Amino acid sequence: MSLFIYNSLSRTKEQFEPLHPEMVSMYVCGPTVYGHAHLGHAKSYVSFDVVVRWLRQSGYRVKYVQNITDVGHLTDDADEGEDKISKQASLEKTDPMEIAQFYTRSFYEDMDRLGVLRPNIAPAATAHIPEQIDLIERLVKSGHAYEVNGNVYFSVKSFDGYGKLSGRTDQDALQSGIRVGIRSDKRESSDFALWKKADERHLMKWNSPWSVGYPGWHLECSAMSMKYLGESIDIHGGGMENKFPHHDCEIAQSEAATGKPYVRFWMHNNMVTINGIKMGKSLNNSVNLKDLFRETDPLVIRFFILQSHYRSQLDYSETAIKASRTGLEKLHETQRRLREQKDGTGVFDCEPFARRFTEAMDDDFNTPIAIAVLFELSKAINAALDQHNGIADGSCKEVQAFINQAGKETLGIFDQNDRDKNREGKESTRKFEAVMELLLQLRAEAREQKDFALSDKIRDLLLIKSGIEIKDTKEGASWSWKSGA
RNA sequence: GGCGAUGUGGGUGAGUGGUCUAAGCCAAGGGUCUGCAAAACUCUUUAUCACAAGUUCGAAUCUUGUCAUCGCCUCCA
Repeated sequence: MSLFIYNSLSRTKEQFEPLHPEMVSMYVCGPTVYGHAHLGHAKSYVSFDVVVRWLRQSGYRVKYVQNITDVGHLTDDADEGEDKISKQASLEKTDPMEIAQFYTRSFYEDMDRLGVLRPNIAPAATAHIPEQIDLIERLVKSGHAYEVNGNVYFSVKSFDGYGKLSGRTDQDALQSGIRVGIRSDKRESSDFALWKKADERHLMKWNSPWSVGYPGWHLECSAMSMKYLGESIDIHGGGMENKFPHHDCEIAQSEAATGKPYVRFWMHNNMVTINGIKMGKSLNNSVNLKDLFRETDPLVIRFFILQSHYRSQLDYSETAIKASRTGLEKLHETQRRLREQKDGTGVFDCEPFARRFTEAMDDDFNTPIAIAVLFELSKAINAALDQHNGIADGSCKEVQAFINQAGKETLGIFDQNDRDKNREGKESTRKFEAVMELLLQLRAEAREQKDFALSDKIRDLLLIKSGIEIKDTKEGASWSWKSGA
């Protein structure tokens, strides 16, 4: 059994082997923290979360680094434009650090709710200015970068193979399409900034050998990736839109500095669209996660994301979310039945399902197939439970173990109940369950006396007023939250 | 204009040479179960895979062309 990953660099699926046995180094481009996270962030980080989880379950130790960009990305690259974080700071009448901290916390809140595991290391760009300066110095010394008026640029011509990731290798053709900034000090218009001199109004700036300024926008990932993971890493992930120029620039500056391959496997996840059009902050059509969570269980969002492949576009609509919610409930229902089932004698073999699940995950993290396997498993379990002889305890434990591993540990779509209980506190949950049990008992008595008016009243009012659904099964009545609430 | 990708049933979404008379989910309809529901199970309905040509014994799957859509080429997950 071996894992295959689609490598954006070679544009093929390649068998994955880490550089160092048992130990995977992985870096994923983190968010620029100047606003709340949206559905696009969710897709990206949920996807890579599953990658990390699966690698770990495959027996690897994964060192997962995901940066926080709290400086440097400008609204424009023609030596103009504003730092977006500074811009937001002036909008909110505060300083950049507060903006960065505020939205960093907001980001993690949202990711936690989506069940995204925290990275092992989450370095902030502003905390690694010396490392970035060091990297620039290496590039200047080796002749790959040059300084003009306090600005330092990377010379694209000095690096063979620039643009190999995106396929944009013909720089002359490229340049004809680029607006050449009149005030730019660049030798070639496709050269990119490593260090920029700050003007007086600029809020975030640091001393450097060249000027008081700030680092260019591709530099932090290279510097921090090298610091924490080494000069060659196994996996680098990010959004499709970052292939060019961001990742091509990263490759150029890193490999020019070290002479070693920077990244072995490049992974790019696709975009979220709304009505077929990309969701983006700058397009003002992004779906804010905090807003979304008000109406939709974060786990439904996670499930919705994983129902399509990470390299496919995901089109958002309320109908699609609703369909996902119904589907996920179905899986949760089976899980519940399994938990509550009385001992039977039937044997259930979940090995074929487990094998197919693993095959799907090993094939470039094919979560839609993996989920389809869970649905088929669910159907088979339900059918078995409907039989008179049920499922024997031993078999049941095995199935539960698999479901726990696949649904909870790998995909992270099965732990909602536990999380809710933790959040509410054990004491109140226990009391609530006792009350529900009493209600069910009263209703059972009413039914025994054929007082259906009363029993239906209990059932209907619970559903309408509290979103609690009662179901009469062979094993007696049970209740569950009707989600959507 | 350049680079990259996609086009599969009512919706969604897998499938990259034969097991595809195309998975799974949602939606629709019939049945079993039930006091009635719900849930579950079961059956059924809607696809020859954008279009055209080609390669092959054989293609949704490879090649070429056409059309359409999307992303990148300014920050963006």
